[in-house]
Amino acid sequence: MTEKKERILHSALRLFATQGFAATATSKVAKEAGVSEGLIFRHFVNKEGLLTAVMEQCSEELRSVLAEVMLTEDPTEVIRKLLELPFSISRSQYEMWRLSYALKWQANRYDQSSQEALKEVLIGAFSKLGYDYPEAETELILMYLDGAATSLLLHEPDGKPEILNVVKRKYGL
Amino acid sequence: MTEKKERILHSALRLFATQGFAATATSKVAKEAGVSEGLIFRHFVNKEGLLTAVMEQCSEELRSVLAEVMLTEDPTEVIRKLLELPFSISRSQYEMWRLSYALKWQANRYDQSSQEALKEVLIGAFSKLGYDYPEAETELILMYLDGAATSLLLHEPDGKPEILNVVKRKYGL
Amino acid sequence: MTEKKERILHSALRLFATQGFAATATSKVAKEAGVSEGLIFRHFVNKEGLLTAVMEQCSEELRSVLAEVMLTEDPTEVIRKLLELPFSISRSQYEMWRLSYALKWQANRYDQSSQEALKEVLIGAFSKLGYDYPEAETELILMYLDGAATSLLLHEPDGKPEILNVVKRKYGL
Amino acid sequence: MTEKKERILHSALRLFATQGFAATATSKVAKEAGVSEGLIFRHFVNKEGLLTAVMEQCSEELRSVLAEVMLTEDPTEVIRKLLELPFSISRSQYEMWRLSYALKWQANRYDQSSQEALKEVLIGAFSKLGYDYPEAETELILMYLDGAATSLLLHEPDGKPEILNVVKRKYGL
DNA sequence: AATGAATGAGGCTTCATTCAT
DNA sequence: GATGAATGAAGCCTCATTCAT
Repeated sequence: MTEKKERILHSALRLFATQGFAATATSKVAKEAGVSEGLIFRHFVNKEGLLTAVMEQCSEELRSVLAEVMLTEDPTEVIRKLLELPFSISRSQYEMWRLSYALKWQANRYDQSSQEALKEVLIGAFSKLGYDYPEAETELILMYLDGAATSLLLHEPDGKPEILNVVKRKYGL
Repeated sequence: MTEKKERILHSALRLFATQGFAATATSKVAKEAGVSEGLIFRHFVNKEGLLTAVMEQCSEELRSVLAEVMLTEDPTEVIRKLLELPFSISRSQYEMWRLSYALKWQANRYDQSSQEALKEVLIGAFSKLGYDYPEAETELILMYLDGAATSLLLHEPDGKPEILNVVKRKYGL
Repeated sequence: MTEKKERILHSALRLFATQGFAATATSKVAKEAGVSEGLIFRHFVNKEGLLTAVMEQCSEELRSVLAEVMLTEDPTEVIRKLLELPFSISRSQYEMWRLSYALKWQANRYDQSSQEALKEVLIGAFSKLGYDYPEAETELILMYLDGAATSLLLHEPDGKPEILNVVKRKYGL
Repeated sequence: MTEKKERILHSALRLFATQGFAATATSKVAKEAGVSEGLIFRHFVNKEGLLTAVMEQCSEELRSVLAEVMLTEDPTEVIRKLLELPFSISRSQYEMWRLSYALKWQANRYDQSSQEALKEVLIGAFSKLGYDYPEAETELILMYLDGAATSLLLHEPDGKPEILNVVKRKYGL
């Protein structure tokens, strides 16, 4: 991957995440990347192809973030790490999270693939911990994850740590 | 409000909610509403004005939905009604909810006004119920609300009722 | 059909006929027609649609020209009129003939539909006149037609009348 | 001439002949020839230069084909060979004929040079054979040539041999 | 109020051409 | 000689908006 190709990818991620895909002109991506507009199409075929490439990068990063949670043995730790996840989004990860969530709301771009594996792990964890409805608990904690991410990504990137304590206590942590 | 103006508003809501604002051409709105392209501009000045009108309608509807929660006396009931809220989104409300959430992710269109009043009520409710951190509990339940809405609006409009039971139990309901 | 639509059609015919379809920019058509470029697409969907519309006009005009020949009773007259046809292309018909021929040479745009009916008539005429191979004679005279059109359209729009006499004599006219 | 240069020339001939000059991208030529995009410009300066080189090749081949006719002593044989010419276009010559004819219809690319010499020969032949209007007969037979080429190149590469017999008889062959 | 033809700016994309390697 | 990344002008097309009717 050439340096310019990476610059395009990076600018596209930033702009798609903040302005939205449809509202971002390819000329803006090119300008921000310091590159000719034509180069985008040589590397990514079309605007859709650029989005796909950006999404693949996001998915990969997301997978690696979730892997950390999923490879944890102790079920209590799994829950704890997941609850903390949205509060520990780093500056460098901010845009990929934001794009991932923003795209869910754009016409038919919901990508659930990365969640499926996580679900299995969570159901296992809740089962081991003796919860009565492991599936429902899993769905609920994933909802919390979506809500926390939404809230933190949209207003206070620094988060309010007391919330984390409150939710942890609901899981006996 | 003439009938055609209302048809425009209705089509715009539907299309903006499902395709996104930027990705929806005004000509599509006109076609779906069965009116001429020019009429949109006579009634709403420009596309942005149409969006504003649609959002106002949404806000009003949202306010009336939240009012039902906020006017409840019993603090336990307030919590319960709020938890149930995302699970009781009716077909006719679906699009207004979806648009409201989709727009949050679009550049600078977040409208917090309706949440502020709700926050006050929730802090009051958690206080009365003797919770240790009413503010943090309020933030948390609002996160849950965002997460549940996200999840329910994006994939299972019918929801999974067991989740509701599980979360209710966390609040002793 | 509005006046501007007709102006577009007319300019497109002229430019496609002289510069070629692929080599003619839609902006050039618009400029020559004294019209905004966008109007082309409102009326004809895309550049291909514009070509189709132009071709349909040509086909119609061509059909009416050939009809004159085909409705002739006397077989000798049929032959004579056909032989004279390319020598009597008027200034106003020039572009439609030129486009019709030019397009034959462009990727897969040969339209034989108008020739089929003519073939039938010619085979009938040569048969009545007692020619030994009416089909082959028909093919030959159509070849002559293509050749004469090619020659006259490409260099001397005024033609050389002696050629006509020479060919007529080969058919005993 | 290097092998790659020849491959470019060959691909260009094929694509220009079938798709048209304006409609053929240099990148397509490079791809079909299996060379890099830049190489075309090293060898031929620009796209126009590539066309010129292709046309020169065509002209040379055409000249050698016509030379065979023109070097014939017997005037009857000259006529016969010319009449047979379009019916004897070989598969390997097909593209050069097609390009030559297609280009006639493109703005200002008609190359008459090779016809001039042929005209002289034909006038001579018709004169020797005692025809009344050798010049007009020459123009006519050249028209036939254009028509036959048009017809044979555009639809039936195998031709219909009876046509040849019919036309030969018109010249007493 | 309502239509729909018309505009023009700007969007996505292609493509001839250049240039560092 | 050869490559292929890169450019930028131009091409096709879309779309918000205007305006005569």
